[in-house]
Amino acid sequence: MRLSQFHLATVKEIPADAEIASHRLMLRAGMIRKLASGLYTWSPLGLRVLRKVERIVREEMDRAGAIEMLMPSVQPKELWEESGRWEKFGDQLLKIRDRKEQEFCYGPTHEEVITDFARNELKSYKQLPVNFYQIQTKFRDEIRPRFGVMRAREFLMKDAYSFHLTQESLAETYAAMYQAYTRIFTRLGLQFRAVQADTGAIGGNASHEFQVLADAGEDAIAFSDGSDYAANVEKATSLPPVTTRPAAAADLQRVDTPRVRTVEDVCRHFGTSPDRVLKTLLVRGRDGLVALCLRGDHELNEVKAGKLVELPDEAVLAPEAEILAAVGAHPGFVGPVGLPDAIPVIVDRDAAVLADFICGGNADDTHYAGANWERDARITRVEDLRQVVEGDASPDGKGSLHLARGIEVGHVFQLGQKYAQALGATVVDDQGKNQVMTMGCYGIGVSRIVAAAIEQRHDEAGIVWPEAMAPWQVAVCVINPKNVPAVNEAAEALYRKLGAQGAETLLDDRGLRPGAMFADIELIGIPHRVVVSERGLAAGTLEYRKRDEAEARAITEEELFALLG
RNA sequence: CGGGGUAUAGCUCAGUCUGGUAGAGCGUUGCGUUUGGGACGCAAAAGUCGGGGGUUCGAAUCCCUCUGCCCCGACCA
Repeated sequence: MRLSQFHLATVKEIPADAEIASHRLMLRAGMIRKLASGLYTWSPLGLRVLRKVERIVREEMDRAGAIEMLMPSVQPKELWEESGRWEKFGDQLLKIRDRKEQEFCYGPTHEEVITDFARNELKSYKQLPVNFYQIQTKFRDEIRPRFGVMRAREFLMKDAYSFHLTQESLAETYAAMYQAYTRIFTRLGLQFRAVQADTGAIGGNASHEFQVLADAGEDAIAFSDGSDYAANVEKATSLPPVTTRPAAAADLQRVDTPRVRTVEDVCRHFGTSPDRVLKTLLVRGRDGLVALCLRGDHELNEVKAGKLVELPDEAVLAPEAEILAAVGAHPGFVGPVGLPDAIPVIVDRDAAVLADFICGGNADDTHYAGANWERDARITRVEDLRQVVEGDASPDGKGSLHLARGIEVGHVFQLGQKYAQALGATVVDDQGKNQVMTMGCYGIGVSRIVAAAIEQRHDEAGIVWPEAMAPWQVAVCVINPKNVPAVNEAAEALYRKLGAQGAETLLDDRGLRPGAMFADIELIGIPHRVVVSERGLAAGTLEYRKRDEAEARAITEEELFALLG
């Protein structure tokens, strides 16, 4: 491509509110332009990168035996009512009406459509297993779109759905998809981790997220330094404490603690540390309030709490008025000692081995010191309730856990029969009986990958593309072509040769001053840069610089071809 | 949905408090000089000051209202 014939649209100034590197650089490089909140136009440059990602995803999906198709982005309300998600999906679902006042939504995902397709197309177990995929635009009306295409409302996604007669068959395809995803992200040149993920209300235990490691990531993940254990912090567990509860040494003592509400306050007042303090949270249960007790230095994991039988699907902190009515104290002064019998006391494993601890007094401005389980406070049950912290023992007993930030770019999920059941998607098995199909679903955020890659690979000058994602592999920069015909001719010749070698080449024939030209080429992250100049022509060499190397060096044309492989 | 901010030239922003001829930088156009790290000079084009209403002799500026966008929170691939 001759740059003079392309629409390169780099800019010097971008809005002050572009916060993260990928958003800033995509705007500066002119890869995207915002149309409205959460909606972006992909410029020719941006699209080249997006297509690179798409191609690799497509190749690996095909290799893994998936079959490409394309479903409508607009979907009828009826289908979503069948699955029960017209209401359940909430305001994230963009609902629209046609001229006949028929209701539709712009698809945020395609389980309903594919399951409808499957129930019409798949009749026999002999057609299974089968794995359909598409690469398509989705829309989710995010509460707060931000970070450019990282969390846009409209985005490009690869979604695949597999259909099976048995769980074993599903497990096989799931494993194949897991492998395919690993290949995709490896080929893209990204640092990533496959982490165990929470499966939410749907159940089942097979779900992995593929997380690109980056500080700007919106997800927190935990991984072991002694094994391949890795999990989203929502799901991450650790070994239970090795210590058993020490015997009570102190007497229970009621202490006046005016305005001492937070764990921090308590520590200051008693001159102790948070790991000696018991934190009691009251949440709404299925049947009245439930007390959740944690060590003061630990945080509640709401996903784990939501799975307790005492709770509805989610853990919701009780409002102040309810707490006051049930306990007679404001939040901050609640504790397990003397709590009404109707309130179950679920204690985190680490909190359960505390002895002589401090906890709320169930009356405003009082705490107990020297409190002990069993003697002073009952335990309904001990559970794993907390968020893992740096240094926790890995649950497989190998190594300890570390925390990192990640950007979720892929998700594989054993769906089970939820949608097939709801929509009545069945096939006849070898006994002639109707069987509800078992499904898996597998998503990749194609547009998000572009942002994630930049997040991971950039420097002061701009983007540093992995080879596989770069819009062009090599840029030929020409110094002063208009006044020095020999330089111009040499550059043209090199450009043709590179093209003949199969290298994707960008010829910067704009005739800009060198500084402006180099700045652009670095900003848009071309992996290899070659400069053709009068100086180099005289020496019979080319000046070569790799994007991620600090210095340029003189090389011959043969060396250049060898470098580009 | 709650709290806060913001809307002025193609872009990034001053000007609003204290009402009185619409500003800068970048970009764009023309001419000339320049050509190894975002060049320089001269000239030029470019704005219903987000929309509507009000106060006033006079509103970008004050008041009311609507809308968009951004930030924080709840939520989330």
